Amino acid sequence: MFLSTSEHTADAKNRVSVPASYREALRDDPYDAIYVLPHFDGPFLECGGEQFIQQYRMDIANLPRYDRLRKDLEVAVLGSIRRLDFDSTGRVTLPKEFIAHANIEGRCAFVGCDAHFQIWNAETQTARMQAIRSRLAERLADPAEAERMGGGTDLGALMQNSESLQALLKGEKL
Amino acid sequence: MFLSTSEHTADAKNRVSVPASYREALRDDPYDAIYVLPHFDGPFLECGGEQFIQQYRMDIANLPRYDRLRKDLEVAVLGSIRRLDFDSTGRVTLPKEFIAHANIEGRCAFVGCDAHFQIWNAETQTARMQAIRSRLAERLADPAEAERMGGGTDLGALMQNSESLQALLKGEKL
DNA sequence: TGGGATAACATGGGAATTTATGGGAAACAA
DNA sequence: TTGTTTCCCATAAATTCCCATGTTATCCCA
Repeated sequence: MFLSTSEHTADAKNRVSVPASYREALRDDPYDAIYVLPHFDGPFLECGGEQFIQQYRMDIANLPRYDRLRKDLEVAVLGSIRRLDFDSTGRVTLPKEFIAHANIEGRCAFVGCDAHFQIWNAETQTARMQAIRSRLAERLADPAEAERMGGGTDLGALMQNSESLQALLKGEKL
Repeated sequence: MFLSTSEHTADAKNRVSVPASYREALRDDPYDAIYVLPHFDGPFLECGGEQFIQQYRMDIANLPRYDRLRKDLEVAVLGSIRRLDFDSTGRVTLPKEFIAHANIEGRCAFVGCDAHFQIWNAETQTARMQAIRSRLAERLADPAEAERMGGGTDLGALMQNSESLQALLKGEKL
């Protein structure tokens, strides 16, 4: 699980340290690497580990084989994603095209989003975070939106399928 | 698994370097080679390794023996595919007909699509990628299309409660 | 609860290796 | 021969590896 936001600097060789807590989350992956997609939805990179890439592969594989959307996705997603291997100190080297796509010069922000994380130009991200947070405050003031998030699913229901949560209930330290 | 797009040059002898990461993906194949099909769907070459050719063979073999589609596919697919062996530096020599079919003169682009990859004229591919990415951004802004891809299946949620799924993913070298 | 010791982390720079690509010689076919 | 194809070697650029260093966070003990 990728959580929290942190800033790092890309050096002259376009290397950036991936936050240690993110690397920890990737510890059991088959490759010591991250998969990175210059997202077509904006100037940022969408990244993650094995789970991230498999999710995309499966979503695409589940579409009919000669479907237009599928073909587009194969090219735009799989054709754009790259696997970036960690060096011995936990850095990855960002390809020039990725740097260009996300407007990264120097500082960049890592934003955790559970199963994936994003990399943004640091200033852009700061502004964006502000905007999102206030937009959200407004939205949740609307009862309909508030119900969409919260939606009746409570912890108890989740726990039925989660061993770790059940252990928590029983008082075990995790 | 073939991922990402990269450009290479075909030299005077029609040799092109296959991206190192693709060669890595083919490492366990019985031949040090790729299978290449001048695709009937456009000016590009569809390529892959053992998995790629076997998929086509099976699709065709599964059709009724005297089926017209089957006979057509046998000719158009199996009759057109060639196996191109790597030289000692990881290049293949493209036959003239393939060069002509895909309009390759000099630069060409390799586009990874998971189990196969495509080779395009570099400029054609650049334009095409642009078009696909913006088309996709628009399409996915439509909730109905977004749902087709993603469709409610959340691998991450599944995996948290399924040891067997996790084991499956970790054991699978892709 | 300080505050020093220790470990972990982020980052810089140079060396070594890999990759992409060009060109020539040897083998082969027409 | 003449034109192709295959193999081998050379080189430049890009990438990866390795070590060094300052900084931050964590631990431990008085």
